Amino acid sequence: MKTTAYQQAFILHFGEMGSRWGINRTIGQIYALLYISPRPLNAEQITEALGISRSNTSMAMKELSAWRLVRVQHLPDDRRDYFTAPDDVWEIFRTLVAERRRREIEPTASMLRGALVAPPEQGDDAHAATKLAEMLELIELVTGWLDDVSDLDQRTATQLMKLGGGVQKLLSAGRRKKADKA
Amino acid sequence: MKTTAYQQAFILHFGEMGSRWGINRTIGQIYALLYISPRPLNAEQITEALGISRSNTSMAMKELSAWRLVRVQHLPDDRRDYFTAPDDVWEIFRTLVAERRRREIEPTASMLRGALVAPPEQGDDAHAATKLAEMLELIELVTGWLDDVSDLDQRTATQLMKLGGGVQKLLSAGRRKKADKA
DNA sequence: GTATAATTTCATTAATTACTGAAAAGACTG
DNA sequence: CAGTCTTTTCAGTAATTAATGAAATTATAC
Repeated sequence: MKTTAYQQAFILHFGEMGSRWGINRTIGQIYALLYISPRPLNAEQITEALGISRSNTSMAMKELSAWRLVRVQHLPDDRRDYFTAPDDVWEIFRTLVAERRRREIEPTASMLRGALVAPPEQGDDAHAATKLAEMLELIELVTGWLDDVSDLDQRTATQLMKLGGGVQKLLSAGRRKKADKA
Repeated sequence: MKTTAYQQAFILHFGEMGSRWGINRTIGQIYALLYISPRPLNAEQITEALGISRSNTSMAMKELSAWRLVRVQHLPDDRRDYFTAPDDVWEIFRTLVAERRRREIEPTASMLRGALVAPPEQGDDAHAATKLAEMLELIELVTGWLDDVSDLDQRTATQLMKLGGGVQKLLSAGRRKKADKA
C-alpha cells in the first residue's frame, strides 16, 4: 500500500485535526485512509501506508470500532480482517452525532439529573440548582431533537437543512393554524 | 471564596469532562464555577476557590475569552477584572456551536475546497476526490443550516426543537403545496 | 516621575496521552 | 495437537499538554 500525494494531503490533515476532534493522530489518519480507499484494507496495509507500528494500528482499529466508524469484513481465502469506512456520509454523520452525544453530553446530563433530585432551596446553592436545571433543560431539548431528526430519512433531512431559516415561515404558518383552531 | 459541596460536585464534573470536550481541567472547572456563581468573580477568587495557581487562572481566562464563553466587567473602585459567564443558556449554546464549527470544521472545509479546485480524474485519486466532494457537500449543508438556525430567535428555535420529528409532516405538507402549484 | 496592585509571560516541571516492540493469546491448517 | 499466521495486550518510552513560580509587563495611584 502506497498513497499518492493527493491522498496524503487528506490523510495528514485528518491526523492533524485529530487532537481537536478528541481522537489521536493515528486514528484520524486511519479513518481518512479508509474513507477514501476504494477497497477494504487490512491492518498490515494500513500499518505500511501510514508508517506506524502494527500494535498502534490494532489499538486504533479497536477505538474506531468503538466509535462505530469502521466495519470489519473478510475476503475469500484470507483470514485477515479487512476494514472499511461506511460509504454513506449521512450515516457517518449520524454516527458521529450519536457517539459524541453519548460520550460528551450524556454523562453530564446524568450528573445534572442526580443533582436535581433534591435541589437545595436556600442561598447560593439554590441559585446553582436553578442554573443546573436550565442547563439540563437545554440539553434535553437539543438531544431530544437530535433523536427525532436522526430518525428522519435522508431525503427529509436534506430537505429540512436546505430549508434553513425558511423553517421560520413554516412554523409561523403552523402557529396561525393552531391559533385558528383555538 | 469557598465552594459548597453541592457546587463542588458540578465543578469537579466539568473538570473531568474537560478532556473529552477538548479543553483542560482548569478551564472546565473555571467555567463551571462562573456559570453557577451568582456574582462576578475576580482571578484571585477563582484561584482560591479551585486551589490552582494564579498564572494558571490567567491562562485559562485568556482561553475562555477566546472561546467567548466569559465576559469581563469591573466594579466601582476596584481595578481588578471580574468575570462572568453569560446568563442565557441559548446564547451559550450558540457560542459553543459557532466556536466548535470554527475550530473543528472550517479548517477541514477549507482544505477540502482546496483539494477540489482541480480534482484528479483518473484512478484512485479520482475516487478519493469524489469522496472529498461528498464530505464537503455534507459539511456545507450542515453548516449552512446551522447558520440559518442560529439566526432564529430563541422562541422559534425552541418551537422548532420541540416539534422534533413532527417537522416531517410540515415538510410533506410543504411538498404537496409546491406540487399543487406546479 | 516612583510605588503599588494586577495581570501576563514563559522557562521549567509535572502529568497525561500516544506509540512502540516484545511477548502472549487466539484462530485456523494439516 | 504442532505449526503458522494474525491479532491483541501491555510495560516501557516518547511526545505532548497542562500547571507552576518567578520575573516581566501593564495599569493606576500618589
